[in-house]
Amino acid sequence: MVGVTAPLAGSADPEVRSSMSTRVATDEDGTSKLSRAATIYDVAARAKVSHQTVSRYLRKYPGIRPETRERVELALAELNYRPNQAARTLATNRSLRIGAFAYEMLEVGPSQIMQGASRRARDAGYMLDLVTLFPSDDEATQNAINEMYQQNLAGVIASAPTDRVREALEAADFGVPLYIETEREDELGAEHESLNAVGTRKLVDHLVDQGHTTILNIAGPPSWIASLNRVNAYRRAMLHRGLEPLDSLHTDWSAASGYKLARQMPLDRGVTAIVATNDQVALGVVRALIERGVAVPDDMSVVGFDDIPESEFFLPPLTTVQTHFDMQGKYSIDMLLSMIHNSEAPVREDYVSADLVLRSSTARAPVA
Amino acid sequence: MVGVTAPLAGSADPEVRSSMSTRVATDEDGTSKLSRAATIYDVAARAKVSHQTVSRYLRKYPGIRPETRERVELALAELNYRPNQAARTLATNRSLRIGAFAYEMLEVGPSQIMQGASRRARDAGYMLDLVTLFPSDDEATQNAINEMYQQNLAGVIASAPTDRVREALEAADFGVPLYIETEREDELGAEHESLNAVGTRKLVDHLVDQGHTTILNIAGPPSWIASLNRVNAYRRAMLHRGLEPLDSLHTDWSAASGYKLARQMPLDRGVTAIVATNDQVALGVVRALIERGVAVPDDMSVVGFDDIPESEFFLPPLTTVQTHFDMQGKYSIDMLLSMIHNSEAPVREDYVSADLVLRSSTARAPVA
DNA sequence: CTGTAGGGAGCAGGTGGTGGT
DNA sequence: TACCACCACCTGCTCCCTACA
Repeated sequence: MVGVTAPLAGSADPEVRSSMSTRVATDEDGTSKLSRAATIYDVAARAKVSHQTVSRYLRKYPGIRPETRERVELALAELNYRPNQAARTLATNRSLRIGAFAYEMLEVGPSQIMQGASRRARDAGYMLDLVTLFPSDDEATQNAINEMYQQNLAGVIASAPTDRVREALEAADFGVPLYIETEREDELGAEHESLNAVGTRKLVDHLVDQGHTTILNIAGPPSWIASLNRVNAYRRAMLHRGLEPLDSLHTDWSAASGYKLARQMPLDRGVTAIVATNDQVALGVVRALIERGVAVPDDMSVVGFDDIPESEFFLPPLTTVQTHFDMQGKYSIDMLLSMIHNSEAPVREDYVSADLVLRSSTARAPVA
Repeated sequence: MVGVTAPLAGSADPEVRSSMSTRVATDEDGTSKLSRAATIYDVAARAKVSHQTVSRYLRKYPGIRPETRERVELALAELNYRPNQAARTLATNRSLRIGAFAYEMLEVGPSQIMQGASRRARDAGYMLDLVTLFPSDDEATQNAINEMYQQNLAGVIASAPTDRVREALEAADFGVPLYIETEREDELGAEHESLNAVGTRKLVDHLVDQGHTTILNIAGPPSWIASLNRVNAYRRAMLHRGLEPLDSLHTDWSAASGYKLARQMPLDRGVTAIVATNDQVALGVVRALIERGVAVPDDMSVVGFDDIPESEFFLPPLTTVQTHFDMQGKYSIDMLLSMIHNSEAPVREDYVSADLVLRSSTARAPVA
């Protein structure tokens, strides 16, 4: 949306480009080195105390005499002391950084999840070390796992879009807690429904309540766990209502693929409603239907999934299910933190839900 | 879009949740520690060489006898040695991590930029340390700057959406190269136009060519540099064509704000075309216009900015300008790397452009 | 003996010099 | 003259142990 951009090369004020000029030395190999900052020894010397006392102050030990404390504080401020995290990590074998695997997509979901994760991590005093990948790039995944391993992280979160990625992550052994965000239905207790399942069931129920009986599912990529969950939930929901599920058609999550598919799809099977795997696909499908002279929702009802901010303003406004991407990210971090601190796992229901959002892309089934 | 989610709390297989059980020790304070991995000394002992030789091997020195080299390689593999980056950073005062400031938004642009940056950074052997913030949260910005400072980074990239953020960043002194992605027009040479300006000019020219003379600009937030650039470019482009620019109206970049504004705006000023600050706002505006009985594009032409993947499937498909968010991120990284290595700055034109994408939301001006 | 402070080892690894084969 | 081992010390910080009042 924004297009915040940069000064054109060459026209940039060097002081704006960087602070290299003043504080960054450069090697003969042309690689800049980190600046030489004040250490606790410098601070100690200035405050006329031992480095120990400075360290104690920094780690908030009590037992420092007020006058000593003041001298330390003054020296700290005068030297603009900033602790060196690398040294701290080396000495304590502990760190405040969390690794995160994310997947490159044009859709907003994954990045919203990461925003939520990043925020929650920051609130808990951690930074996120981010690696973005294509799920299909096995080699890059392996390399990234390897690099993460070396980074002295407190833990790692990852979303596993496909079983392949998931297996690679599980086999990885980061040596630290790892939380994989995925939703394998075979791992959920029988009493629990996945979020995808809950949402999909609500959508199908809504359509059936509106009198639809022949409902088509336009799914995401078959290799994606989230997509398969939605497909399975569609089938179960149909059967539960005594209706025959149709074979799902597959897209790549994009509006373009939904459009392309719906342009070609046969229309003579009596389908009166479509459950699209997400809002983008629904958008493409609606566009294709309208081009083919099928009115939405009069001739065909269409529902999406996710409730992206734009869905409310589509024509017609899209009936969908609201997921809370940022809360999913926050949940991942809280889950990981509970592992790191060996405390009780947070309850997922407190974070996420799948609420039906009724808008105008659905209507009662047309009388045949 | 995806909704990749997690097993419900309590029903998760502990082995899936983490690998803590086998490899992570736990303190009495409940904080897990990093695992104790093999060091170069362990490797050296096993290979019956000195730690020196192992170190040389790892840093790819030549001059190691093939048989020695083999012994080292074997020991490395047997012990599953992974270098400790914290120790390496401490010893060399060098690191392979880049800090990145990003801003939390529902729109896709910023996260696309970060994806591009993350990918390019990885290709160059760097990791991204991500911090996401709200631009308006000054305190969080200061805290984040402070934390970044301690992280032994090779450099920092940031987008400065507002002058306020920009000033905070510039004053920060990270001690390492800093590249701020912004586009202050007063810093561009007179011969250079900003990307926002180029795109906006193309849009205005297109509309004027279609016979429109009274063109309204619906802008983003006035504090955002990118938004102001687009406003200024609109004014210049209008004047350049001998037309009177109207006062710009402001949104928050969202479809909802565009909708709300366009629902209330007076329609009696002879406006026949609207330049919206991005595609989302354009979507909201179109929806509001149609609700008010104004046909798009017959009564009113509307253009967006950014060409998000959905725009092609809006009704009507949106005429807009294509920006390349991922390339902007890549450019930021390349720019930063050129600073880190003291090499020549990349040329921005090789990365980004603003190409007009003609679709159906614009038409010739209606005859009055 | 309690409160306060300092000395020194060690975290993993990099780098220099020297000397031996 | 290659190759490599050994010794010593450096990075910044934590932490155990000790010493002094």
